[in-house]
Formats: sequence, C-alpha cells, structure tokens
Amino acid sequence: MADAAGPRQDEPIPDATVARLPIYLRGLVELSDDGVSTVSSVVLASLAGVNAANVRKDMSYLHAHGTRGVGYEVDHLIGEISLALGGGVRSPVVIVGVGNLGRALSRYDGFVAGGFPVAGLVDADPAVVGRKVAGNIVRSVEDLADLVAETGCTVGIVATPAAAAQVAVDSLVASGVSSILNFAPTVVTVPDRVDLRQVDLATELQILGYHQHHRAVAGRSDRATG
Amino acid sequence: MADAAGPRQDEPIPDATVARLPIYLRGLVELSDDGVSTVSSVVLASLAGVNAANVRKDMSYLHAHGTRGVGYEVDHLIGEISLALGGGVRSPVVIVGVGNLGRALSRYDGFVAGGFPVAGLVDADPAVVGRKVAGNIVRSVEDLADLVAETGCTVGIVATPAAAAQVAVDSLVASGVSSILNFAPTVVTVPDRVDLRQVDLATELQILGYHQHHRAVAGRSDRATG
DNA sequence: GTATGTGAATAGATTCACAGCT
DNA sequence: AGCTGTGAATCTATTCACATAC
Repeated sequence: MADAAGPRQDEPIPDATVARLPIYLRGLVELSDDGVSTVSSVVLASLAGVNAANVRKDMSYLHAHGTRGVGYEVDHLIGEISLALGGGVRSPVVIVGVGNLGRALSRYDGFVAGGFPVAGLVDADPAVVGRKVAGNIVRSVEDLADLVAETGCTVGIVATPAAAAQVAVDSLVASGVSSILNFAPTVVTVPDRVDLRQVDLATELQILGYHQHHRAVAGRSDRATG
Repeated sequence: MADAAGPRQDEPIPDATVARLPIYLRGLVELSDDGVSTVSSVVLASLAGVNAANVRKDMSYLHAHGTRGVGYEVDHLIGEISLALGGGVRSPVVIVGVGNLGRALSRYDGFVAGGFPVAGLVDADPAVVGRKVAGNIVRSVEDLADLVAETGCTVGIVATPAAAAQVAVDSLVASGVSSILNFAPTVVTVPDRVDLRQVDLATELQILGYHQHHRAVAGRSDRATG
C-alpha cells in the first residue's frame, strides 16, 4: 500500500479534525512567533479550546508525530498542517455580490493571510459595476466565467441577497469554480464535484437566542460537569 | 394550544436540531408566503437540505406533531419553531468593533428580520467614536456597560481584531451580556453562564481548501453513494 | 517523570425501516 | 395509499485510560 509522491494520507482525515486544523495552525504560528519550539498536546489543546486527547488523535490522523515525554515540534506541526490544508497553494477567490457584506469580505485581511487573496469582484447591479472596491474593479456578473479563467480562481464566495444566491452559485459552478462559500441566507445546491460551505449570520444569532431563552425559562443553574 | 404557561420542553433539544430550526423556519415562512398550508417532511427536508427522517425526528423533539397521511401544518410549525427559538422575543444586540466587518454587520438586514436589531455600536478607536454608522452613533468601548444597561442588550457581537477580542468579550460579560457571537479569528473564553459561538471566516476557506487539495491529489471520482 | 499514541468506552447524530394512523 | 413517529442500526466524534517511549 506504500504510495507514490504526494501526501500519503491513506485514510481520509475526519471532517471534525479538518475543521480544527486551521485553529491549531493559528495557535502554532503564534507560538513559533514567540520563539517556542515544542508544544505539548495539553498546551495546544488549551490554545485551541479543545481536549488534549483530541489534539493527539487529530495529529495522528496527519501522521504528525511528537516525541514522548517532550511534545510536538512546533515548526514541524506547522508544516504538516499547512501541507494538509492545501500544501501552501494560494487559491485566489472571486466574490459575487458587492453589497455591505461583499465589500467587507473583499477587505478582510484574514483571507489574504490565509492564502486566499481576493482576485475579483462581480455584481449584477450595473450601478456597482466599474467601481473600485478594495483595489479591484467590480465587473459584471456576466464576465464571471472570463474572470475566473483569467485569474485562475478556484473558490467563489457568494454574498448576494438570498433570492440571487442559487443563480450566483450556478454561475460559479459553470465557470469552473470547485469550492463555494455561501453567505446568502438560503439553502443552495451544487453538483457533487463542488464543495459547498454555508455561513449563516442570522442563524447564528437565532441559535444563541435559543439557548438564552431556554436558560431563562429553565432557570436552572446547570452546573458545569467537571 | 391549551397548554400551561411557558414552553414545556421536558427534554433538551439536541444541539444539531437547534442549529437546523432557523433553516426550517426560513423555508416554512417562504411556504406560508406562497399560501401553502401543509408540508410533508420530504418537502421540508428538501427545502432545508436534509434527510426527511431527520426533519421528522427534529419536529418530534419540539412536540410539533403532524397529521399522518397529510403532513405538517405550516403555520403551526412556524409557531412552534419560533417559540422554541426564543418565543418571538426581540433581543437587541451590541456590536463591538466598527471596522469593515462591524460596519457590514451593523447594516445586515437579516439581524433585524431575525429579531436581533442592532441597538448599539462601540469601538476602542477615538477616531471612530462619535461617527454615525447605520443609524447608530458609535460610542466608546468604555461606555459599553452603560449602553448595555440602557438598551437592554443581551447579545454581543465581537468584530474586533484578534488581539482585542478577549478584552472585548470580557467587557461584554462584565456588562451583563449572556450570549456572544465572535467573529475575531481567535479562540476566546467565557464563563459557563455565557453562551459563545464562533464564526471564523478565514477558517471556512481553509476547510474548503483542504477538500479541494485532497480532491486534486486523490483524483478519485468518489461516486455518490446513492 | 513526562507526554505521546491508541484501543476501548461513551456520547451524539443520522439514517433506516416499518408499525401505526388518517 | 400516503405520511408520520420512532425504535434499532449505523456512523461519526469525543473522551478516557493506560501501555509505550523518551
């Protein structure tokens, strides 16, 4: 079963682990910046807000081994996690919908820092097309396929109103984008080959609202276990 | 209908179910607007992008019963879900950090529509304090406790840089806010009595990046298991 | 002594499959 | 016949606990 070149992840990494990798990476980079060279699972766990055994199991999925009695080598872990998360390849993104949210996202530093520079903006509104936002000229949504081809974008961000989201997603898919992050508050569908994640801002507050309400109604102190 | 005061949720609703309730609610409101009066679990499932059995089980946690052979009554479900999600109580929110993201969030229609009007904005930067953003005068972060007391905010949104996030969270907690939505790309901690949710924009892209990379490396078509 | 690595135990969520009601 | 409601099965994820290595 020994595999040729490339990452030798025989077994797939669980989704829950993948979702934690960026969090670990942030903590590790911080440690590295502070000159720390090794880290125990306990410390990394507290930086990431998870259980130490969870950290160790996650690292084992990456085949990122530590040293018993010592811990993990920070720079080595950074390398392994970065590799798993795309091997340091920069993936330019295109944002569809340049409203309040689209503008904020186009200026969001974290995207660039994370290896996802914003390479293009498109909007359906002719009044917005041609404007310069965060260093990019907004182009028509009709130019989307061209833009994707020119810039090599593989990731699309949808920041349109809900009513326009499915059309935006379809256009992105037709343009060849293979990963989509949808901020529009609606369920959209994509073909199997495309990966979709949903970020739903209002929903997040409603979930908080549930717990708040329930806490109030129940009135129980609900003591922390452990 | 003929029930005593207050929701009678004996058993807690699973987290995964709570997270889906807002999605169901959106679909149901849409159906109601279209004049549809009953809906089957299959249809609601497709609107929400989940499995039909999942819908039925979720509804059973709410004690929201349907009619066998017919389906669920749309307006009744809307009532039950709204009740579970806070009973229609409007919870004003305060946003800490009026940068790109904070401004976009303060203008986000979905919050108001979802029952979470933005009642105040604060920032640590004196150059921003006093400005009017989305109908609110930005106040100093030092006024946070006063603002929370005046407006009765119970929910805080953190949209500061990562370095300022824990301080912002601590201030919110000290001001009496009991639910916090953190957009800053860092892990923060809160006391047990406070509910915290994290929305991490860059992380979302990195997770997409993992799948993209892995798909490319593996190259396997990975046929859907219908 | 200290911290990893991991099998086993536990917990949580999803999906199946079908009995039961309309 | 059609659709709900739910026990059982399955899948996924977390946590424990300890043998193993440094």
